[in-house]
Amino acid sequence: MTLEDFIKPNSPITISKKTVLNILYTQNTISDKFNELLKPFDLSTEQFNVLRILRGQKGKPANMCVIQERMVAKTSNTTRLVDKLLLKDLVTREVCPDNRRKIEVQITQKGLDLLVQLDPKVIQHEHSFSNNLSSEELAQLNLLLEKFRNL
Amino acid sequence: MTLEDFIKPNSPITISKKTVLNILYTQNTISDKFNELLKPFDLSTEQFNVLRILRGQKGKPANMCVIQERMVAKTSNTTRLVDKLLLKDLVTREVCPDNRRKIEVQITQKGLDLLVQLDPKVIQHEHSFSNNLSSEELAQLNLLLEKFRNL
DNA sequence: AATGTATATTTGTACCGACAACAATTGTAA
DNA sequence: TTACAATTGTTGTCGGTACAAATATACATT
Repeated sequence: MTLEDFIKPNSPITISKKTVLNILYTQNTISDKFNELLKPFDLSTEQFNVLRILRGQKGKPANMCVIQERMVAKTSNTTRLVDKLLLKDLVTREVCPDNRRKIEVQITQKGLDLLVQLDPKVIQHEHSFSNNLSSEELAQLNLLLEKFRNL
Repeated sequence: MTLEDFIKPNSPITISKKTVLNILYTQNTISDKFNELLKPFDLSTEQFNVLRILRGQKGKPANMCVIQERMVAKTSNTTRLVDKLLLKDLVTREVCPDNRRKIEVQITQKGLDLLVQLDPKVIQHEHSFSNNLSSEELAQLNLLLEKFRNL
């Protein structure tokens, strides 16, 4: 199923609309493939993101709000995401002794091991798309996307 | 919050990863703005998509599976989407007399009126992004995205 | 007619995202 | 010290996505 299938053949589509649809559709393709990649590991994309944020802390625990800030999608319920990870023993959760409002979340060895398994697959996922373009084209694509967002 | 905030300053990010993140982030920006646009009208993006598909039928009713096919995101439960639209009197739903397995969904006048109100806002939304680029750049962006997806 | 198979849709469950209300803790200032 | 405000996190609700199982109808074959 290609983008053209969503564009009615006889309706005069503007280049603006086409571009928006193209970006939406490309993101869709990326996400679908990524979900497939994660499926055997019983992880959702967001759970994976949390794990990677925690690994990035290099041993230092992360509060809930730190995790929230680092997520690409603004998610209000980090609590429930961490809940799921806790059930799988991929993270630990403890009340911060200095400030009992805060919660300290840390990745476990099991979580780290899981990420090590996933690392090469994630890289491969990214490369599978980028391989189609030269590095000049990739640079150009990034530039155009940033301009599109009015950065 | 820009893309660069999600990329750790000291970690050597590959151009592949950056491009994927850039597309994800751009789609996010587009969707956020679009949801804002729809919010005063009490419509979700998916509900809006269904309405537009139905309008595209030009009076001809659409079955559930026709609606499903036309949605960008593969959604398994058109039923519940149509349920929501029905509650707002934006569509009608009837069993197809020729084939009683099928359901005929049609947009109501109220639904059409709502879309008429939204049309200029949707166009404005698309233009707000495209205005930042020349038509050559837009064409190039589309080309690169299609190449990225390996079309 | 009875059976099996394909088609079309619905329903249940689990998860995620947005939003709002709530609760606990801490900080501050009269 | 007490009262109030700010911070941090949890919970409830709703809309949506993904997947699988269930249901209903139509069609084909015997």
